[in-house]
Amino acid sequence: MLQVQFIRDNKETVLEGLAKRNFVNAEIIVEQVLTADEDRRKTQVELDDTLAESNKLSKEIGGFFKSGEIQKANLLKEKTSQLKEKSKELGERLNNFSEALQTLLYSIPNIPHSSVKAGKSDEDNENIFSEGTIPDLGENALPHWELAKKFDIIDFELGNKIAGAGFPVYKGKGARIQRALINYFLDKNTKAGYTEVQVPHLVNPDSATATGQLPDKDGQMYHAKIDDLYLIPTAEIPITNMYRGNLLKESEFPITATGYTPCFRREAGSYGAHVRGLNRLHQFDKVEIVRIEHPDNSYQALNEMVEHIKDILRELKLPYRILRLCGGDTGFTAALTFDFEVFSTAQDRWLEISSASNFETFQANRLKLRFKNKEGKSEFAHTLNGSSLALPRVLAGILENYQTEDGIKVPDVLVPYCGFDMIN
RNA sequence: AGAAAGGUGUCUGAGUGGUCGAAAGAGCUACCUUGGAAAGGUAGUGUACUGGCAACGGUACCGAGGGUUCGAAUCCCUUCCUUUCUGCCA
Repeated sequence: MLQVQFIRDNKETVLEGLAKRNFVNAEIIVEQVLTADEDRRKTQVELDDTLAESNKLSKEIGGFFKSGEIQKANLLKEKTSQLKEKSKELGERLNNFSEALQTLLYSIPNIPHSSVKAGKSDEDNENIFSEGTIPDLGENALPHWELAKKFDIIDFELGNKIAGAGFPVYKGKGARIQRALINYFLDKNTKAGYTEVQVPHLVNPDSATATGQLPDKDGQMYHAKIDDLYLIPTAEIPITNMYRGNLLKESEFPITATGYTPCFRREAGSYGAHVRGLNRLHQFDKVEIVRIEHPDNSYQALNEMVEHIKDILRELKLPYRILRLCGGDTGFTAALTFDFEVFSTAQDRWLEISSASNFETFQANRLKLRFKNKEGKSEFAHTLNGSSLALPRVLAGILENYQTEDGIKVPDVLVPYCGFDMIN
């Protein structure tokens, strides 16, 4: 959520930023924000004055009661009852203005970083880096869902029976390689300094609001209504919310954490060839990295995250590229996002396997996550996160790119974790 | 799930209707003391919104939300959480 003060002081910057995102009606909404803000402030001043007077009178009344001047006290009581009505009315108006302002602010996405290009969709994303060799698999290369069936390592029908489409069952070496990937990723992340955490897989509405999933993405999360808890679509929510409401010291930066969780996404309305097999699931596994940073250091931190993810993909020897998302494709809460995509040779397409973002103060504002700066004033911290990595498409990439006539070769770096070097 | 007790500032903890943003201690910060440190001494030390160029003010906040009252940390209601006991259970 943007700060009103920021919108007030940087209206042009905000409008330019929203234009990059193709955000419709930006000018109207920003105008509404400014009006609501002004109304709110005016009302608050009026309310504060009324309450101040009421407080003053109450003290006088107390004095009169003590000294036994009941009549004088009763006279003042009448005044205060008038003030009370007035302040009640003002309070309601203040609430209305505040809520209106809040709703408007919730509807405005983050302002993109200066390096982000304007654009409408993923077609406008910039390819900024690529690495690795695309294997020559010949004509008999199979997509991963056929490989999964051939070697009996992932059973989509079985998951269908138990839960529904998008909930696969991993079997035998399929299950084992999943566990290997999780352990490998976590080891890699902790070696890079991230503290490993295990967090709840369900979160309350406060948490989901603070990281920006609510109210924006309400329909995309599974909701356990009886207890009003949401199944997490990403570990970003519980991990980032560990720091909700904190007032940090500068010396506590940087805060870095990593965690493995399953992720649950309703993905309502998705269908077609692009969602086959592991390409899009309702439940999948992901290892996440999260950082809380000083604003001066957050872009350096984002670079470090990008380098870290590169390193993993190099070790896995998968051909990949990095995209800088354009304004229109950047998520609601992010200022700058790099997507990592692995090339699936058998499907002849790129699969997104990681996304690393800097949210600047957008989440911190909702989280009330601040630090004391050198002047002793509190300031919002910057939050960042990235997948390191999301399992299904990494697995799809491995299955497809590492297939041979004798079976699927296991990437060298995973062999110690798997205990086998071939799926056949 | 049932019963009881409780939720106060960074922490411990006092406070049962007005003078309480809140005692006291600890911690932290600065200074004094010291060759340096410890100990000791002095002072300072919540957050948010808001007015003002500033100096300096105002309002709100004692888990959260309502209510009673001229006035609530203190009384009432609802709700969440914690602890203990009972129940259930990996």
